[in-house]
Amino acid sequence: MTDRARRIPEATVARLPVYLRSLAELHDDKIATVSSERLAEMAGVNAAKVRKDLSYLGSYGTRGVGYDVEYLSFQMSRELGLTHDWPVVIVGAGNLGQALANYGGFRQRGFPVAALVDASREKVGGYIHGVPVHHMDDLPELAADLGIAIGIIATPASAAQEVADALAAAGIRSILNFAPTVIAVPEGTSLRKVDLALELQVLSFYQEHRDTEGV
Amino acid sequence: MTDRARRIPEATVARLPVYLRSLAELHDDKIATVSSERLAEMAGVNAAKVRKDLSYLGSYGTRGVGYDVEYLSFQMSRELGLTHDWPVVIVGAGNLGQALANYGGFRQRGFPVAALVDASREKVGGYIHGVPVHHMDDLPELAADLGIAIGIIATPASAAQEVADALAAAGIRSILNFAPTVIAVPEGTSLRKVDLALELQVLSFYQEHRDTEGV
DNA sequence: CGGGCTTTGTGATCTTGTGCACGAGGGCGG
DNA sequence: CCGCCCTCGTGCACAAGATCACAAAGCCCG
Ligand SMILES: NC(=O)c1ccc[n+]([C@@H]2O[C@H](COP(=O)([O-])OP(=O)(O)OC[C@H]3O[C@@H](n4cnc5c(N)ncnc54)[C@H](O)[C@@H]3O)[C@@H](O)[C@H]2O)c1
Ligand SMILES: NC(=O)c1ccc[n+]([C@@H]2O[C@H](COP(=O)([O-])OP(=O)(O)OC[C@H]3O[C@@H](n4cnc5c(N)ncnc54)[C@H](O)[C@@H]3O)[C@@H](O)[C@H]2O)c1
Repeated sequence: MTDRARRIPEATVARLPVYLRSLAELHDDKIATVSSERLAEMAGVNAAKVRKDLSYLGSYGTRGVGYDVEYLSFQMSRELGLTHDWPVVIVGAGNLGQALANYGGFRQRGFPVAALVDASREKVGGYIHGVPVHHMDDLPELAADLGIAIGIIATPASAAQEVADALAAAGIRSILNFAPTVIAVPEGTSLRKVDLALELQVLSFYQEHRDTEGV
Repeated sequence: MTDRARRIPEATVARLPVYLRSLAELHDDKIATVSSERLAEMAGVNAAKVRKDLSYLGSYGTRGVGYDVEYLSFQMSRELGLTHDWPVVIVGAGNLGQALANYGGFRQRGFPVAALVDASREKVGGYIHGVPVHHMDDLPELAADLGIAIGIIATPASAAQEVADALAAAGIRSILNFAPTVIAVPEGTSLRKVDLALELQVLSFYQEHRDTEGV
């Protein structure tokens, strides 16, 4: 119902968290104001891009001065939906799922791990780093009761699509997939993926080409 | 010294591993030939894009028939530099570093973890999942002796830049960064990053906007 | 052996993203 | 209070990427 019809480009959305992190750093250093130039350097991009990106949020800078660190942080957090917590469920209590549950960084950044879920009865029942492990069957109820908005897939690739379907059925519309496979999600569901093997293979490509084609 | 001056676009490079995985699946299913249409479906992209991507590798399809699964796999592996192993060093033997070392998927895909490295004397000396833990100081020697080409940064963000510098100094020109911070690397070094907090914040953005703006 | 069918390979076009350059606007010193 | 200087905000041109559409090419069947 906001009057501004500004749709933020995808590429910009992916950079906002980087700017936000830079702003947090500046805030810790008690720096009140920052120029696009400085912010660009911290975020590893160019200054014009910073200004264009920030302009999508509104006109929050002061010409001749720069951006107020605290105010911009607030506006950015609001835009990113970080003014409240987003409880997360991790599906797959294996090697990776447990490591993620053990990691404190999520809660700290507003993404508390509310539950772990697994298909194996052996894994169900205990706690990992204070997070209860439930059975897959309880997912819909858990999602509703705990207000879970985001699901993380940490199962073998063979189970990933099935898990994605279960998450969707439980009303979860944001999915982060760690399994090295392509999965389909319903229209209106966001999907992001983390694919280590892919990253290494991309590095391999450039390494190989450096080695082969000189330099 | 190859006559074809075809530079493969970055976006294409990042999709090749996905195609390769699809081809491996087809091979396991004893399917000898695949159309761009089918491959596109498996990789979650559109068929024209598949054809254009593959055309950068060469003209390996047969009109009216499709692509030979095995032959295309080979050509793609060759292009990606996957015909031989790339030993990897993980810097930071903490929660994440250990989890990665424990993961068998790397070795299996041609990226054996040759060593773990840490700055803390307490962590140095033992083995994790059969991988020896060395001190940071030994990095240059290790890199040379073990032929390490890829470094993975799994330290706190505050140490990431310093570690990147050390990797560069040790002659490692491919870096995968897990620390949630922007790092600079020398010209001629490839850098990829995995940033979980960023992924979650991007999901948060779209979730928030779905919630706020209807649908 | 020729015609039809299928699927590739690629020019053309549209969309998205990047970077430059500069006018607009605001603070500040004199 | 005026004018200068600094930095934002943005129009524009360019580059990269996605998609479309179709001719070229090879297989297969009759
Ligand atoms: N461990 C790593 O460091 C790492 C790194 C990169 C990628 N990955 C990927 O992450 C995924 C998980 O890896 P992992 O090492 O934790 O594997 P894992 O085998 O240790 O754990 C998988 C867990 O998923 C559970 N599971 C299996 N099928 C399920 C289903 N249908 N529904 C719910 N739970 C199910 C299993 O019971 C098990 O607990 C894999 O796809 C792997 O390729 C892992
Ligand atoms: N654990 C996770 O699931 C997870 C998830 C997302 C991101 N991360 C990121 O990965 C990084 C590592 O996380 P973690 O949980 O393993 O942290 P950790 O504290 O468990 O481990 C960090 C390790 O790095 C070592 N180290 C510190 N400074 C070093 C230096 N200068 N040189 C070499 N080694 C050094 C420490 O001795 C320690 O062993 C962090 O940046 C974290 O934000 C972790």
